Amino acid sequence: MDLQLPPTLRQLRVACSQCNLMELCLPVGLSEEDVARIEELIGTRRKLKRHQALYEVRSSFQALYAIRAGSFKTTIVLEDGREQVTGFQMTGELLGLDGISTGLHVVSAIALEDSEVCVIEYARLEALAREIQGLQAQFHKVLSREIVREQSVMMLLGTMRAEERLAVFLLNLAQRFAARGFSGTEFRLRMTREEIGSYLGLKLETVSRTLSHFQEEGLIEVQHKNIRLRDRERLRALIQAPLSH
Amino acid sequence: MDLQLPPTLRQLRVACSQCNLMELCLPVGLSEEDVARIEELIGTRRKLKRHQALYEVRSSFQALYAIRAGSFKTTIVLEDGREQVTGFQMTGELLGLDGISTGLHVVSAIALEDSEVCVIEYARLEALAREIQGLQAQFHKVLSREIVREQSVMMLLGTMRAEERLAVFLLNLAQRFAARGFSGTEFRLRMTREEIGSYLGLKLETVSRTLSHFQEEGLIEVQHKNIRLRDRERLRALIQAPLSH
DNA sequence: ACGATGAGTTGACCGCCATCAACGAAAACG
DNA sequence: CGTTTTCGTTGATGGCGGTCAACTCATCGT
Repeated sequence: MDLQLPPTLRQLRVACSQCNLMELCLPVGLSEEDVARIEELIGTRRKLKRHQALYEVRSSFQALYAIRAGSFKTTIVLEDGREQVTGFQMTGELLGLDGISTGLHVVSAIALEDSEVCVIEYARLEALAREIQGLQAQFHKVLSREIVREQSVMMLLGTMRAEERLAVFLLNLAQRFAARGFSGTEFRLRMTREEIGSYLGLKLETVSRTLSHFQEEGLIEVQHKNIRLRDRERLRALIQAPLSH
Repeated sequence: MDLQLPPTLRQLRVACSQCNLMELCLPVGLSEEDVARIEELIGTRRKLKRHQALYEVRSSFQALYAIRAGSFKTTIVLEDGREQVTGFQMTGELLGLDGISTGLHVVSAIALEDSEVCVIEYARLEALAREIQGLQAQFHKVLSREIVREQSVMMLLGTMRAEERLAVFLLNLAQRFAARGFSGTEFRLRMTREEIGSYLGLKLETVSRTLSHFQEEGLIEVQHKNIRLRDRERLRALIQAPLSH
């Protein structure tokens, strides 16, 4: 998500009615007229309760979903039952991009808390993107950004140690909370240790131990799902030079 | 890449001049007229020698590249120098999608052998995609497919053991060679053990050992960079039930 | 052709994280 | 409100793959 929003963009966000559709509705260079047209895109809204699936693997792809409130995880499963969390999404982020490729979803999207999404019918989006250049450009950027995000996760999973993975994870969450106007220092984890571990390629015990370790080192405070970052700089430094103990 | 090409598509491929632009030039439902227009897209061609960079990290993004001949790796680097291979690309696949997001490339693309690419100026592609619905749809699918591919790599890195990772890697390569009309049973690795290891989150020694292990088990034959698959089924089975030894 | 250099193999040892297990605490349920 | 279940923490132990090292074998350049 873009952090530094020029003033003009803030206006656009307001113009885009009540919807926090940051990623799709905030392209630079859209006229007010275009913004109005984009509102046509938003079809129904959908509310989900905690643990409810927005869509399941193998279900047919019809729409993208912009998260209006709440948060989600996406998970992929192997035939033998092994499951992996491939991402955590929060307000303003898009879900469903995985389905464009084949017309079937390859991941499931599960609400981590009671949430609400805007349904964006994909056929309409494609049609409108053909007419509004700025929308097309922005949509491509969103797709590419997801590719880039996943590449950095590959890097994390391929080369980093447990401590580094957790540090990256916490700093990333903090940044995203801050970008949404929440505290980037104190926040509540929406997911369990097991889900964090699954995302980071670690076991839940390792996640728990590493968080405790961070606390002992004075880097963070942990109280169940509540996290407080106490020393961002050392946390950041840790990514390049793991703690020697 | 799509394997089952309906007859009409074979014609299109021929129509798309000499170019093997499978992913972009083979959308279903393009009229002959549209195909002709797509040819406008192809600007210059570029030849690269082994080890030469098609583009580097942080270089400005201007174009996508369709591989006409040869193969590439894409790599990402951390500040501390750690490097990871994020993908191997071969004939007919697209390079450069990572740059759309920010206008700067976040990976480097390096030729694994002497290679040739078609340069597709991105601005032109976007313009043409606005006019030709089939091209737009196909382009979105290519982007989404890359997202899906990376998700399966995340799964591999997050949950699989060394043996399983290698098995997945070999079977995937075999499938892609086969899809290009080459043997899916006997092929030559274009990359080193170190590059394979980097991609799979393993050290080169582990790659080497595991390949030797496969050979002892009669699953494959290895002679330096030449691989021969001897028992695909057991190789595939191994992914769900690692060898007990 | 021939050294020089990079690539690959194999062995010995070790460390990080998984595994197994027990306990404690919070939250969800009726 | 109390009970059950899920979630989280911590300890003990072990194994997979990393690390260090030595050696062999291609490949490439001059």
